[in-house]
Amino acid sequence: MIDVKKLCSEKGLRMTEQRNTIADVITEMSVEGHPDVNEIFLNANKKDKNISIATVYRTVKLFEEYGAIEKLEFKDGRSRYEAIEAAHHDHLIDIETGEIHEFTNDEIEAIQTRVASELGFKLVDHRLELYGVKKKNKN
Amino acid sequence: MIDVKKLCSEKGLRMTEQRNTIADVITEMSVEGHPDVNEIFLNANKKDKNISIATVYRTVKLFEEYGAIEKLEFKDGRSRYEAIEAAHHDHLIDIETGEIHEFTNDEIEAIQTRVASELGFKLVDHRLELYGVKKKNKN
DNA sequence: TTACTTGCAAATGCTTTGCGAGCCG
DNA sequence: CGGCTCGCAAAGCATTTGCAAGTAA
Repeated sequence: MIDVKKLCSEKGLRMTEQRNTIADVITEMSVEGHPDVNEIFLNANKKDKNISIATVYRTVKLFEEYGAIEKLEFKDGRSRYEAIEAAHHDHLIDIETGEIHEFTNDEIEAIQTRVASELGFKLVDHRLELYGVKKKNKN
Repeated sequence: MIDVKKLCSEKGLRMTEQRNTIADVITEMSVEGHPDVNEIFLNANKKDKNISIATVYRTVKLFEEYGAIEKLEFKDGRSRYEAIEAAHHDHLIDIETGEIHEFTNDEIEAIQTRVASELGFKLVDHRLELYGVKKKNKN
């Protein structure tokens, strides 16, 4: 997983006190989950009482533009973010618990590129989310 | 493509004047595109000046619950809807023009089910969107 | 210094909801 | 009649923005 703070400052983004704090928070939280803006704000604010939620919104947008974090928008409405990881992955959401699982599948990636190409497009981005419920029995 | 009005009344949804109008509008607009709530409202309101946007919101939610239309949420923020079609399909969005193309790919569908299963889940729903730009040159 | 940042509060934009009136069965 | 619907305006929520004061380089 990428160090958000490091990557952004390397790319020349002016790193203020608040941005450093928010970057750290996102890097930490990404280990375990996929925090939404409010959760990032709560944790950042715990470390620095002067961080406002407006700054969090402005900062995550910047980090995303700098390619340090990725924005996720599942069916729950809120925007979530995660630090960019080495390998791309997609998500499976447990619709009963909200739990988010990550997975990678090269086959799907390849087919997507092919499908886009067949339609006359160059694939720039994609979004794949699976929604499921835990299987009760074996098989 | 499904006749929204017909399907809903068959399933026992009380079809009022407004719901009939909104159903017709969605059925018509689905032929060509993927209208958002405001576009549906504009067209419905043209046919019946008394239809309010609140009713459109309440009605599309109902139609969706009744399985007559599907809600799409692309990166532009707004919710879009389309009448359910016989075969499931996914979408490719031209990020330069906003144009929306439909495609089907059974391979991807199958892999999704398999991936979910391998993670211990029964696939209930999914979302796949490709974002691309038109290819300039051949190949 | 000097342009970039920030906190605050106000403003957005989309969507939902309370309420009293109206409609359908 | 009695519950479901509707239009309207107000309320909600997540997100964005104007502005004056503060800050990094």
